[in-house]
Amino acid sequence: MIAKQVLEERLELFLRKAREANIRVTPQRLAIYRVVAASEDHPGVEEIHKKLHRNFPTLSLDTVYRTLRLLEDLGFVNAVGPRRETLRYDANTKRHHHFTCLRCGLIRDFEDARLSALKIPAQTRVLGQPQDLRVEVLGVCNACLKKNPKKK
Amino acid sequence: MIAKQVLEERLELFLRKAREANIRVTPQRLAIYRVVAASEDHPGVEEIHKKLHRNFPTLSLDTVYRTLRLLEDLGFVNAVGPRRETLRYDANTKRHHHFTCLRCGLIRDFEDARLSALKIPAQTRVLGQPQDLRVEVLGVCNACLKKNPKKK
DNA sequence: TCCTAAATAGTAATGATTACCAAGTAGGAA
DNA sequence: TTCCTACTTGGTAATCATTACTATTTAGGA
Repeated sequence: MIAKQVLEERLELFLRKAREANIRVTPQRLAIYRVVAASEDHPGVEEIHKKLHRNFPTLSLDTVYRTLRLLEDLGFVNAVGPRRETLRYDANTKRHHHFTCLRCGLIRDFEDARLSALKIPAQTRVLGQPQDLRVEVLGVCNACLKKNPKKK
Repeated sequence: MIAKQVLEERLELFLRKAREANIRVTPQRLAIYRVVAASEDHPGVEEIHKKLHRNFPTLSLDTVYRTLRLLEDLGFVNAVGPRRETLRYDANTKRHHHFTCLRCGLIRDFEDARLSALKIPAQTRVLGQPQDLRVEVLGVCNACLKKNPKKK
């Protein structure tokens, strides 16, 4: 679980920035952001929808999709994860890195000072205007290793 | 374009490895691999299918999908690209990195000795068994900058 | 040349994502 | 507090990428 204080900081920032951007703060938007912001394993759309069903029985999938796209445009979340997987979202917008399980798609954050200090290589300017650099480690998570340790 | 010699090396390796793996070398498979291996911009399924239509008028989309999955399983290609995009494939299995355009999805390779020398951080072992480390630079490509230089 | 398991073509099915529109609501104005 | 309006939502239909299915074809060895 995310530390309570971090979660509250994120929610506070969200409220402030949303007002600045003239975005209405609806209960749905707040709830959806809260789920992403409170999660450590980068939930997908379906999972978010299910998790909110108790409190919002009528919440539509479309709203979840729309809201996540909105949050992404505003910079509150990032879509992450490997190809061949459904969309997953990450509310940690600080510089960090992802460990992704090749079998089950689990994504966990990790920190590494050396990776975070990496500069965008100058030769990418030949290709265009670089904006961000991401590092991703692929592997097999502990749960999957336990289920079936054999390689491949 | 990829250097002719590199392309031939890749095709040769493919033929050899396919025999070793007891995989039939059909004209379709060879042609599909050739398109990916000869391309610099990491084509998608639709693009590959279209490109082969002249020589294989009856080639089915399903065959393209199936073949690419097979090639991926055998380690000849990797699925690459950002979330929110359709599948794209890369036949360069040497250590290298990607520049991805946030607007049009274009993906180009680039080399960087410092990035290629990166070791997988030890702390990821807590999360599972890491196998690979990928670096991706996100930005806007030259063509998109030309079309519309304004940011965002 | 023949045989058989493996591969393909064509199309249907699936599953994720997006579009649409009538109904509801946040948030400012009176 | 009440009202008003533009913005949001819910529910569902439509779309699009990907995968499954099956009859037919073919690669590659005997």
